Amino acid sequence: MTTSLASILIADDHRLFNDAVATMLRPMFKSIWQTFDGRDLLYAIQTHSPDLLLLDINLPNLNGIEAARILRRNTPSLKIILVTMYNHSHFVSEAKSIGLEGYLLKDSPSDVLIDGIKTVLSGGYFFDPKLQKQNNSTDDDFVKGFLLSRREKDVIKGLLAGKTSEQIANDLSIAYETVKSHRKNIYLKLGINSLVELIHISREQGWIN
Amino acid sequence: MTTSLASILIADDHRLFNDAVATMLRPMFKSIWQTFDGRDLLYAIQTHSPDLLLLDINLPNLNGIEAARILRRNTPSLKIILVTMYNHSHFVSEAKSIGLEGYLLKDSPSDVLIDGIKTVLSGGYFFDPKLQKQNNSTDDDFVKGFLLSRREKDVIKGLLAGKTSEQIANDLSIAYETVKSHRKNIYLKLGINSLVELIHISREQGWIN
DNA sequence: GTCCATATCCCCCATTTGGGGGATTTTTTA
DNA sequence: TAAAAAATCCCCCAAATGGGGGATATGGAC
Repeated sequence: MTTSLASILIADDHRLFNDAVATMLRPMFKSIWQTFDGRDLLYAIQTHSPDLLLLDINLPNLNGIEAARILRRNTPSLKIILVTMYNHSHFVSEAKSIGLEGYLLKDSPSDVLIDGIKTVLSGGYFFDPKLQKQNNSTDDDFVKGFLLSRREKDVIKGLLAGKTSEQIANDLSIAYETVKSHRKNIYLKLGINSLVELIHISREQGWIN
Repeated sequence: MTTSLASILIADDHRLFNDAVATMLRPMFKSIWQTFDGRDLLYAIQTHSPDLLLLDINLPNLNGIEAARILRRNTPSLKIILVTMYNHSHFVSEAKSIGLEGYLLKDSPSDVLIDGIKTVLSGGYFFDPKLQKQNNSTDDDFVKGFLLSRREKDVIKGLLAGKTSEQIANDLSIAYETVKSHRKNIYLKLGINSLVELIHISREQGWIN
């Protein structure tokens, strides 16, 4: 496909960023659409059937990674580039394991974005040149350590909201001891031993804003 | 001044955002310059003497707020709009107390940015319509509440580093009970009652990255 | 010279955390 | 289908937190 005939959907909740990128790309491609929310994203994909999706990780209502997983299942022909400020091997690995076509850092210049889009539209893969180099062994450990389960994420969410284990137990309608178990497993997986560290990691990971 | 004859400097370390906004604004103004670093910013202002600065808070090497303070002293004619993702009354108050011309949220649409720029260039002030409404009394309380003493800041620093009250006591060579006192006073002043809240506030305040 | 904030220290006590053992059932995946 | 992972719950215990009540000394503000 001639890349200039391609259509692109931008999913990013920072409107200003979204608008600015849209304005920048518009002269170069057939159509540019925008969405600002994880749930809307899925509808927008159905409605517009874009060739390529620029997907942020921090999306309200539905996380970018989760969204990518769903889209990869439902719309395998759609090409997806994650666009995020997080240069973190965990996200990169996730992107690769889901089979996404690209991963781009928000602190790269716009030509890198445009290169990436063109590469992906031509059937290639594009992973940001700035991404951390890493050896596979430590990477595996790292990824393994960060494979948090759904419930563990629920618990983290509660903890980050300042809730105690007991409050979280109530919220999730499970026993206090269960929350403690999840909590122990989370700390084990992340290699930490206090709530402060969890919060720091969470912010680095972009799990919270 | 006719706004289309104005020159603008964009200071934001997210290159992609910076580039995209630059591309978007370029057709509308005389010159658009870009900088990606807090220290470079000060030189760029000298070199280009822009009419207006779009300033992010999260800048490497020199915090946006600090930069604004310096620039307001050295280059009072320069108009400054803070552009940030943080909708936090503390930052807004800071912006107002420094006497900045505007405060804009990154999740506002691009027309809001353009409106804001035009308003400020015409001599006005522009504070994002989405900013939290707050009455002055609570705002005063808020600011007053943030008058933390030297020792309280020391304790916060330790807490944010993941230390326990006891470790902090050792570090500062004071009694454990003293640290607890400071801690109680900090929580009282900030109107919080848990470490998680302290960390959240601290990050919003930019006390930590 | 009095007041107030700061900094230091003390006691008490309930709640919460963090870490060590488990066990069982359900779900996912290879 | 068999193995692995996830989700549920239980016990114990030391350490730390959060909140309540103090006291005393110092130094600046008014």
